[in-house]
Amino acid sequence: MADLDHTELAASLERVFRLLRRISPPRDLSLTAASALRTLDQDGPHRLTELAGAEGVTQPAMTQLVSRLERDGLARRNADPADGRAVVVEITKAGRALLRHRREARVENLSHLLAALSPADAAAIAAALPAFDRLTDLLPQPREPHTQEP
Amino acid sequence: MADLDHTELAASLERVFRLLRRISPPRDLSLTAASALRTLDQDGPHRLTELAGAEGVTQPAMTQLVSRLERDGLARRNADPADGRAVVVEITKAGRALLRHRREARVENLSHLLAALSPADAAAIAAALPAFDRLTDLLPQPREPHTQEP
DNA sequence: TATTGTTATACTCTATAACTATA
DNA sequence: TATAGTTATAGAGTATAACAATA
Repeated sequence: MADLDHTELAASLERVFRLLRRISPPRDLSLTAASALRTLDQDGPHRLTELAGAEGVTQPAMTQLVSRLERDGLARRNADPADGRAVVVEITKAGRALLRHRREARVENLSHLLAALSPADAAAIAAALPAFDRLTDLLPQPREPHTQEP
Repeated sequence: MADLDHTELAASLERVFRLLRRISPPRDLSLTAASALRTLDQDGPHRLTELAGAEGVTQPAMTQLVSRLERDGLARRNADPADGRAVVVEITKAGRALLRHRREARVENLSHLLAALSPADAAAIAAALPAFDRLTDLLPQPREPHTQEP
């Protein structure tokens, strides 16, 4: 069995990152917007503060992001009956539809690449996916927000 | 041998992407800035237009990015003796040092996670890395620039 | 007094359009 | 006329600081 060189893995992940940028260019939705929308889709409505924490951005940044999502009809702010200060953010039907379209486009783009990959390589990747998922599950729950990006 | 479900792979890559965002938060350098700097580090000096194409951004965007890199002492513009219109961009020592520090920090962050991963999972990931690299090599050379991000 | 969210301000990063200088 | 690069302008996305409203 091959040994796992951390430096090699880090470099490889970086290349995977560029791969992802290519097969999923942020035409319609920024990465953070898409990620927040996915959180709302999979885990249901969230408070604005929770959402900011989950995505690793500040509260003001999330206020603005949610405002843009709301303006575009992808999410909705609701009052929290239990707490007059709070806001509960919810994904809309249009938001779900957009996520679905993005997923399909990504798979479509990937398929072209995969068709050119050797069966052995495809098998190696398939075998590693569960391990990758467990790796990401090891992530500590989000913490301090980033500084800038892209 | 496991079969490779494209939808599953796309979803998994997306999770890897979040993993990367976590282990490599863009504190000092944006993703595009880091990527451009890496290109200059690995492949040597480039014309501004080449760099824009390689990173998938427009020429004006690269003009500004290079200006910021230059302002921060990470890259340098040189005149092209062979073409009076052209500019050749080069990484500086400080630029290389910054890349090195980022790499080390990323490996450091990854190591903590990997220590908690089972040997079997680590082996599966190690076995898949070459396949991932071949997958990214299949990417067509960059084309139309993205629209926005973060 | 502490928490939730918003507003104000500033900077990065990106795009398109219009421009300058050289080939 | 075409190419390389810059400048002008606009908008997304982010941060910190200051604020309002509710708990």
